[in-house]
Amino acid sequence: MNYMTQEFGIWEIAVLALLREAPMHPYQMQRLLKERHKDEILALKRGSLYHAIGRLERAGLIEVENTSREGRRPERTTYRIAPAGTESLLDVLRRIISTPRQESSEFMAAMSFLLHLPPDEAALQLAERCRRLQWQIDGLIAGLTAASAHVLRINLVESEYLLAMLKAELAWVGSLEVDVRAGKLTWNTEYLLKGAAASRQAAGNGKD
Amino acid sequence: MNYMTQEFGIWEIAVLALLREAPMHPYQMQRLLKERHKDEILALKRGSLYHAIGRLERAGLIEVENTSREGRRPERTTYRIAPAGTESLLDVLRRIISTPRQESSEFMAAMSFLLHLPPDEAALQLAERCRRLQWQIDGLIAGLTAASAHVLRINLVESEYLLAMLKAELAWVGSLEVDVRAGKLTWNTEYLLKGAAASRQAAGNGKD
DNA sequence: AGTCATATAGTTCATATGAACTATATCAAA
DNA sequence: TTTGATATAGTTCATATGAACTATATGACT
Repeated sequence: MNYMTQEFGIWEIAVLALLREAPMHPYQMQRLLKERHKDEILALKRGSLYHAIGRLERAGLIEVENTSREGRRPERTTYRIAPAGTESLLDVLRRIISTPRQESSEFMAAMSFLLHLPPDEAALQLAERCRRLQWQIDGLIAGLTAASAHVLRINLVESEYLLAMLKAELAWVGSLEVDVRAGKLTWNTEYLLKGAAASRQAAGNGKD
Repeated sequence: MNYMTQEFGIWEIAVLALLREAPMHPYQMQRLLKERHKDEILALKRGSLYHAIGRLERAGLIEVENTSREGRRPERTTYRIAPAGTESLLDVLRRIISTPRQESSEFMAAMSFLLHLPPDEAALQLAERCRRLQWQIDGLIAGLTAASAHVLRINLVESEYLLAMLKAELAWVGSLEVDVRAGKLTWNTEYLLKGAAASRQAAGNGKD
C-alpha cells in the first residue's frame, strides 16, 4: 500500500507530480519547474534530478515511455508515471502535510550558539537580517501580486506559506534585536563559557 | 581571514562552539548537546559527528589535545579549538545571522503540489497538522516555562524562535484549512492536470 | 549466577548529494 | 565569419550522510 514513502526527497515528489500531468523527459521537468519558479522556492539542485529519477524507476514508481534523439544531441528519455507512483505521491503528500517534522535550519543553529557573539555584534547582525528579510518579503509580495493576475491561487499557496513564515521571522528577529539593544536581553560571553566549563567540572566532569 | 566558512554544517558549528567552552572528546559533545536538548532541536544525527570532527581537524580549526584510554574501552581523543577555529565560528555565526537563506522544506514541497490532493482530503490533512502543531507548541511552552526557572534566557532563544515559527505556521495552516473547507479556495485536480498538459501542448510543447 | 538494559566510544559502508564537466546546437552581434 | 552566449541533455566523481555495526563496562533485577 505504501511503497517507499519514507525515503522521498523533494525531487522525488516534484518528478512524480510533473509526470502526473504528462509523460516527459528530465530536461523538460527542469524547464517546467523553472518556468513556475518552483526551483527557487524548493531549492532544487539540478544535478540531483537524474539520481532521483533513477531511484524512482528502480522502485517501479515511474517507467520509461521511450527514448528519442534530435540531431546529435544527447538522447532524451521520456518517462511516465506508474500506477504505484500515483499512489505513492498521494501517500507522501498526505503524510507530509499531516505530520510536522523538525527540520534542522542553519539559523536555529546560530541562535543556539548566539551567546558566542557579544551582544552588540549580535544586534548588528540581527538588524542586517531584518533588512534582508524585508527585501525578500517585498519581492515576494510583488511577485505574488503580479502572478495572481494570471495564476490560480492553488498554484501560489507555497509562496503564501513562505510569505507568512518570512513575516513571522522578521517580527521575531526584530523583537529580539530590540530586546538586545535595550539591554532587556544581554549576556557575557566570557563568563558563560568559563561558567559552563566550571559547572561541568564541579559536577564531576561527567554525568548530569 | 575566513577559512572554510562556506561549507559549514550544523555539526561543525556545534563542535566549535562546544570546544570553545573547554577541550573535550566527541562523546562528551554528544552528552552535552543531549543534556541541553540541542540535539533534538537541531536534528543532529550522531553518526555525522566524527566526520565533522575530521573535517574540522583537516582544516586546522581544531587540534588533538591528547588521547587516553580507560580500561579496554575504545580510545578517547580529546580535541581543543584552534585560534583559526574561534575566528571561523564567529564568522559563520555572523554570516548565518545576517543572511537569510532559502532552505528547502518538505512541507513547502507538499504545498507546491497541494492540487494533487482533492480539496476535502487536503483539508483533512491540514486539520491533522494543526492538531499536531498545537501539541508541539504546548510541549515547547511547557519546556520553556520549566527551563526558564534555572536556565538563562540567552540559552533558550532558539526555542523561542522555534515557538514563534510554530505558532505562525499553525495560524497559516489553520487559515488555509478554513479557506478550503469554506470553499473560498478550491480546485479540480483532474482539470488542472489535463489543463496544464494541454496548455503546454498549445504553446508548442516547448519554450515559454 | 545469569540475563537484560544501558552507557561508553567510535567505525564501516552503502547510498545520496551537487559541483563540475562533456558535447552539441543555435542565434546574435561584431 | 568568427566569437561568444545560451539552450540542450545528461554524466562523473569527490565528498557527505547516517543507519547499522563492533565491543566493552556497569548496574539492575531475578
